[in-house]
Amino acid sequence: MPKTTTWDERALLLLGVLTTQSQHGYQINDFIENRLCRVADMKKATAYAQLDRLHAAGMIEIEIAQVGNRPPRKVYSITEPGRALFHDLLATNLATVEAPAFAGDIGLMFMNHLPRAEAIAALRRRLAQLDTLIANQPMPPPHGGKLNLDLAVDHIVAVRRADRDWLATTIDRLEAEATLPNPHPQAAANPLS
Amino acid sequence: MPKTTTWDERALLLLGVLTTQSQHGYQINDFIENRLCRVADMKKATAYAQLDRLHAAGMIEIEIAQVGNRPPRKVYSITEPGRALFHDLLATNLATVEAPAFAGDIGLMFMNHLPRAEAIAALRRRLAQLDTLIANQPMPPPHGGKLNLDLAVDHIVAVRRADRDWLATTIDRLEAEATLPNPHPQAAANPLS
DNA sequence: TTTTCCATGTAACTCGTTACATGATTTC
DNA sequence: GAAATCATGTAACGAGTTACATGGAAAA
Repeated sequence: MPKTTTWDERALLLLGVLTTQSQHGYQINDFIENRLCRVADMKKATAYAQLDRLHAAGMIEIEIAQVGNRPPRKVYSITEPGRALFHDLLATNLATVEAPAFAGDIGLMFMNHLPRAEAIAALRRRLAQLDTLIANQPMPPPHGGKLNLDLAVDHIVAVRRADRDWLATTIDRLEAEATLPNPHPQAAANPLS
Repeated sequence: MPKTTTWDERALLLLGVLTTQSQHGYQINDFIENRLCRVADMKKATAYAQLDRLHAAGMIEIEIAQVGNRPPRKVYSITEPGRALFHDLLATNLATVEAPAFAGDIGLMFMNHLPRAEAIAALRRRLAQLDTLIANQPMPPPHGGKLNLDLAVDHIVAVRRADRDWLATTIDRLEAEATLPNPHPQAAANPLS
């Protein structure tokens, strides 16, 4: 055993795609970019690298297929160990809560460094974006086989909607506070300790 | 113009911390790890690298301070251009919707590849975790200065709660389906595929 | 005929993390 | 005296993205 690779959601994604059907690289990337783009995001080069790793670990097999004069295809198939790994990764993924990404919350922490009106205006733009995203959320094309895209999309929509509601409520609250005489006691210069 | 660096939330985070008060590296990392850990996550080495980049770009100044025989401190202060950058990054961050991380949704897509009971059991474990996280969500220690940690934490809690509710509802629905005669057409063993 | 699609990949770049290295001071 | 804390950083590693390179086939 030369190396112990730690598998993550990308491995789960690829194994899942290959569990449904053996495919070659272009097909896999196409599928992820077009069908799964709302749930998963993986670039071509990343997929190739992951596929290599999975192959090196014996989780998938590669078979060369030539069609006419076209460039040869590498058809990837999941192996028996690969199915076992997929099963484990899937069960773990379902049972695990992901750590929340901080991206959007950093700004909230420092919101008081902006004039109230400006901050609220910015948050309004965020709200508008969220509304747009929620409004034209096209249900993805019909899913084939056992793929349950709807569930994932439904989850994303639910969370986004909660995000939206929180934002709307918060903006209202901030605006109400803005009209009060002394919104924040610590507005005066106050070194942090 | 030698290079155009693209600033992200990490730059925003560090500039925000330094806007509040000039600090040296250890203080900054300590602050992020202890006070902001629930909202932001940045490792020591990453912070040092970012601070170097910000310094190279003239966004922060470095001043050496010696205290007794201790190792010299590098005290970082935000500059005028740094404040301008902070302002822009902050406004943009507040006005922008972050792309959702896919981590937890990959599994949902492939859920049907697991026996229903097993999948539901896994989701129950996720639910239990979420409940725990929501239950002992200690309000962070009193925030000093203009830092508005509460708002960010409140947001995280709101989203988590929505996540939890969605999960609970979904589990119920899946269980209801499981007791029906023919929950999914392709559930039966199919010799052809 | 030119563009787009099919189909493969790789090199360079950047970034974040882990683990290590160093040494003084304070606390138990 | 030992352990934790203060305070600095760097080297190695792994991983993801961008951009590039190649060429046949189908479509406009």
